[in-house]
Amino acid sequence: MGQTRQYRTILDAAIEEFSRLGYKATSMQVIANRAGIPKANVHYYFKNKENLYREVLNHIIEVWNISFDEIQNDEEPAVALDRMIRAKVRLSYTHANASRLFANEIIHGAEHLGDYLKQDVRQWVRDKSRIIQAWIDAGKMDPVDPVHLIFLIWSSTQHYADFETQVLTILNRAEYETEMIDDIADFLSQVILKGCGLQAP
Amino acid sequence: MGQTRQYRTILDAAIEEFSRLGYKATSMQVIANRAGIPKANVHYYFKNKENLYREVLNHIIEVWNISFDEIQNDEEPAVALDRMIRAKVRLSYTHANASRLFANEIIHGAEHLGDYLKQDVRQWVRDKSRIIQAWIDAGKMDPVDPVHLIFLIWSSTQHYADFETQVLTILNRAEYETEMIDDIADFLSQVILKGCGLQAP
DNA sequence: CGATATATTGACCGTTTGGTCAATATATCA
DNA sequence: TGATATATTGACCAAACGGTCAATATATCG
Repeated sequence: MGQTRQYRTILDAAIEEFSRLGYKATSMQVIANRAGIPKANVHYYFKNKENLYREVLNHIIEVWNISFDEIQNDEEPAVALDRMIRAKVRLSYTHANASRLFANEIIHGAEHLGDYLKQDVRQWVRDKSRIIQAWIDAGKMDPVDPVHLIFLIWSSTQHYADFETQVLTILNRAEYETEMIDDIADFLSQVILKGCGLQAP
Repeated sequence: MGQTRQYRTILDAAIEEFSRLGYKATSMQVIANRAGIPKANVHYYFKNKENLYREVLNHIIEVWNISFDEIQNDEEPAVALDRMIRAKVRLSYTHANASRLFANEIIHGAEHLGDYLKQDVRQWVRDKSRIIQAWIDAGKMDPVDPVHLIFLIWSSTQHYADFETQVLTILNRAEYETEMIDDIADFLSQVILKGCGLQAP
């Protein structure tokens, strides 16, 4: 019963719909419609809405974590941070739905994320903070708070996915183009690295 | 019938509730409950949900605009940007609800904001961009894209309001303290200004 | 083939949704 | 006071909600 074709069809439809309006405002009916099957058939694969949403979150977290182990201890900070920023900009572009779904979940208090924030994310931030602090202690970059630096990279990159509507409206564009994505990555890498006393690699 | 005491009670309750879950997931009943009146009484002051939400948005936009005309042409960029960043950090702290409500609205496609983005916000960004570009042309700061710089300031400051749950979880705090807010403002001002080739004022 | 397991489906249930309305309470003012 | 305007309220409606279930269709395999 686990990973059949239909199972994935429903999961994809659910990701699409949940990322639009969040958990509560999304109905099982519109998910079923998008999947092209009757609502009762959705309940054959996922016993209820809560369950489906949780599996959607787990699936996204897996994808997220794969694209996440970016910086290592023995690297030059400028190289590592530049790569981290560019990877995150690209992720916000290729997985904008997932980014918005997460944003939605966290804005609404992250009630469905359970221990993920408290355990996994907090540990990830601690690990990366330690690396950044080591760079600072070695005099390789300015003494900035590593946690706030991570928040800065997260927020500035995610912004282009989560607030896509606002960004495109202000830029007077219909949609993102790869050229713009490169410009964004260049800009953020340039300003943030220099802001930490680093030279672009 | 316009600006009575009850009218404000309902409006405040609506701001509180809409900022939690967004437009669609918020029911008239919970707004009425928070206001401490029967649901039918809400419809006496606001003819329907859409109308109430729009008035909430308008009210927030007014407050927003008041705290928004920050930078002028004849100022030093370091002074002006520093003040702009600090004002925005403070606004995200004192008006976190409004910030989240806006974030919600924009993530969901800004369907209720109508021409506000296309007219007011776009014009505001254009005005400020022109000022920043003038600073660049005068050799007072690095040649960075002014629009992306505005996005960077917006995203990094709003992050602490919109993603409050995540930030507090990772920092292992129960709530923000004024000391933390100052630290955040110091950090962002330091990194962003230096990233643009400016010295802290 | 027939039998058994797996999927699919329309009809249905109780609850909640946004919204209405007539009845009632309260304020206003001659 | 009494009459008129303004507020408040419980009861109610059709539609949409999450979820269930028996009936049916489709695979699977001896």
